[in-house]
Amino acid sequence: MAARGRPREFDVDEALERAVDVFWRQGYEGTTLEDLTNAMSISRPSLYAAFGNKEGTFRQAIGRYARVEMSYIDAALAMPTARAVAEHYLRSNVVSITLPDRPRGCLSIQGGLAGHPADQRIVDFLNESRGAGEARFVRRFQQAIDEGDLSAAEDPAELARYLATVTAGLAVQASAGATRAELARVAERALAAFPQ
Amino acid sequence: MAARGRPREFDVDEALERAVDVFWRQGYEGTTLEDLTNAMSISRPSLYAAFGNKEGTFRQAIGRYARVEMSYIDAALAMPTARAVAEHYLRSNVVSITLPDRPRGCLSIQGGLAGHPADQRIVDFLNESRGAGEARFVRRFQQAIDEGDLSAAEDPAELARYLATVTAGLAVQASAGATRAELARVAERALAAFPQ
DNA sequence: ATCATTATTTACCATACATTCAAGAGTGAC
DNA sequence: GTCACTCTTGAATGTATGGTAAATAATGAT
Repeated sequence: MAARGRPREFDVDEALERAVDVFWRQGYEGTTLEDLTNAMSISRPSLYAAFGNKEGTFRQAIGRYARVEMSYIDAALAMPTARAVAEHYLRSNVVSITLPDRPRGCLSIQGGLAGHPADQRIVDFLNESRGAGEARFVRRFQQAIDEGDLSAAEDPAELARYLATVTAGLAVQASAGATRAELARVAERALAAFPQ
Repeated sequence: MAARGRPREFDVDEALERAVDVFWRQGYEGTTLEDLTNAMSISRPSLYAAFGNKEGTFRQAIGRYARVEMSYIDAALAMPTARAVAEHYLRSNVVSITLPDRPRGCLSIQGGLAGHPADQRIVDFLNESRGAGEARFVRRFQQAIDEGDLSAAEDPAELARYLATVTAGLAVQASAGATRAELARVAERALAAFPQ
């Protein structure tokens, strides 16, 4: 609690926000320490003291991204029906990956789908992060079945995987330049294959 | 035509096949010259003489990948109806991205969705390549409308974008470890939202 | 005031990277 | 057999990379 020693001159969370931006635009392997320290306006030793190393900075950036940029997932999961969950998820995903003043697409996908064997832990970490997100939808759809809101003939895991597949595809399209309006139409079509 | 000078000791196309494999697994930025020359069993100067440089090797690898690994697209486009085109495309895509003895996913996606500014040309190149593939489907669906096979109320560009979105998402899922059976079910669900 | 503690600054380090040079070796033309 | 030509081998080049050491500066505790 007591703040001993010289106080930090920068705000850790604000610096992390800059890191998110760089990793989002350039991916893990495409980002150098110099890119990071320039964007964060801190020195290399400050970065190492605050975040450990490049990998630590990335992991914390992913954490902030999930907390801030993907908070719409919490709202989606709180919807009263499985159908409403899916609608809210896809529609807010489209908005999130096409925000005017931010990088296009999704950090957890452009962060690194593949990489050098030395960076395999990063790829694994991103895969696990996305898997954890998908698992939340599995549980939510199981709950919907338990509540009688969703037919017991449906497979919660398949529905969650379907939505995760669509959002991943939407992120790829967004990063390649597809517009919000175009992706919104794709999302509505994808919803046509979702129960009810 | 005349083969003057010392003959090349390796087969260019076979070497390119090895390069495809490495780029597929590791992406453009995650692949070093050493990774390439090891996999291709040639020396650095041999690679430069045959392919120009790392970027040239990648572009030619993408060319080979499109020609060999994505030939099922030609077959899909040759199907007699728009519906059959979509079915063939998604189903063979699932097979292609989950082949047992090959990297999982799709080279044109894991090759590099994002990257260092110095590698932006690679990212652009991949985006354009995927866009060119998508454009073939736009033309095919327009043809289907012209032939009366597909309702004129449908937008060929939207249908093509929908399929491209799904295949991109499937590739992400495959690279993260989803099984062929799981992805086949996702593909069938996605087809439920395609006309007819 | 002194000290322990933590940040910052500046410079450095070892390695890895893409690319190329220089010398030698295998081929066809004459 | 010599020459022009092209490939291979092995080494080197310059730079960029992630990470760190040492010295200095700012705070709280005593």
